[in-house]
Amino acid sequence: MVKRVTWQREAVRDALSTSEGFVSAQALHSGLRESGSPIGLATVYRALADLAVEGEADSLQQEGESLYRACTPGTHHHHLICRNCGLTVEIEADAVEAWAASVAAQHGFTQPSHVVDVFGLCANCQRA
Amino acid sequence: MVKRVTWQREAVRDALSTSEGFVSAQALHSGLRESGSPIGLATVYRALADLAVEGEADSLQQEGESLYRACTPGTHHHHLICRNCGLTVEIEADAVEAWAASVAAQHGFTQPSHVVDVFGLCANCQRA
DNA sequence: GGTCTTGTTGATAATGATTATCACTAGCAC
DNA sequence: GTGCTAGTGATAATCATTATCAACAAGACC
Repeated sequence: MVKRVTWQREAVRDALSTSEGFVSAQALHSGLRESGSPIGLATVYRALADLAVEGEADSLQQEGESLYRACTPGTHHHHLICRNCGLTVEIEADAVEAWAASVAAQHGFTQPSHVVDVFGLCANCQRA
Repeated sequence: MVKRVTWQREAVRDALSTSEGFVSAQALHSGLRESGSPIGLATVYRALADLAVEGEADSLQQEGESLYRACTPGTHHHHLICRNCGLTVEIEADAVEAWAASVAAQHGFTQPSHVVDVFGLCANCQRA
């Protein structure tokens, strides 16, 4: 199973990296459609899932749907997300990593992983 | 809109507090049904949503479904969850609270909230 | 360029969790 | 006990996501 390069995957990757914050697959698809691309919905879902697996995109669950965002590959980081406009800032948190690992160990848990996201209202949205 | 006390809500609350870890609404419903209760699925969903709002239950999203768990009301805490059996330990993390608040402030975000969950394999599941 | 192999696409159907509907039931204040 | 109305539950509706599968096209090879 050799991966092929298709314009569809590139289009999804581009659309993702153009977006300011987290976007849903549906939103990304209609955005692409509006800008003239005839890409299919199923393909957008597949491309996003692939990007997430390959570490080129981060994802999170909100209100029963998955949101995606381009991320800087190879680095472990978390997010500070505006709950109004979706604006997202990548944050690093070595202290939190260490804390999570030690808490897991204290209770006899191995293979620790964690979900850490911070939400708030960004400066722009506060004015509105 | 005055709330009423019904045996259905009590049944859901009891079933929740009996459970070791996080459970889905569906699982809780079939559990109740198996133990002889004629409770309806919609009611279980409503009861769980209410408990979550009232702070008597915590919830998290996993693989596209909402999981619930009874929690000690009035205290802010996070969870250490076995990814195999669902066993859950409540953990407090003042350091993480402070960190989240300060990170938000540094980037001009207000009204910070956060999602922090640690997953791992519990001692029992490691042996299996 | 032509051709072949097979990964990829996309319209659509299927799935599965959750929510809305609405007639009926049952708390609870009086 | 009566009346008012919140709560219930069978079921239909919704909505995001995944599976299906025939048609398509990327890349390797000549």
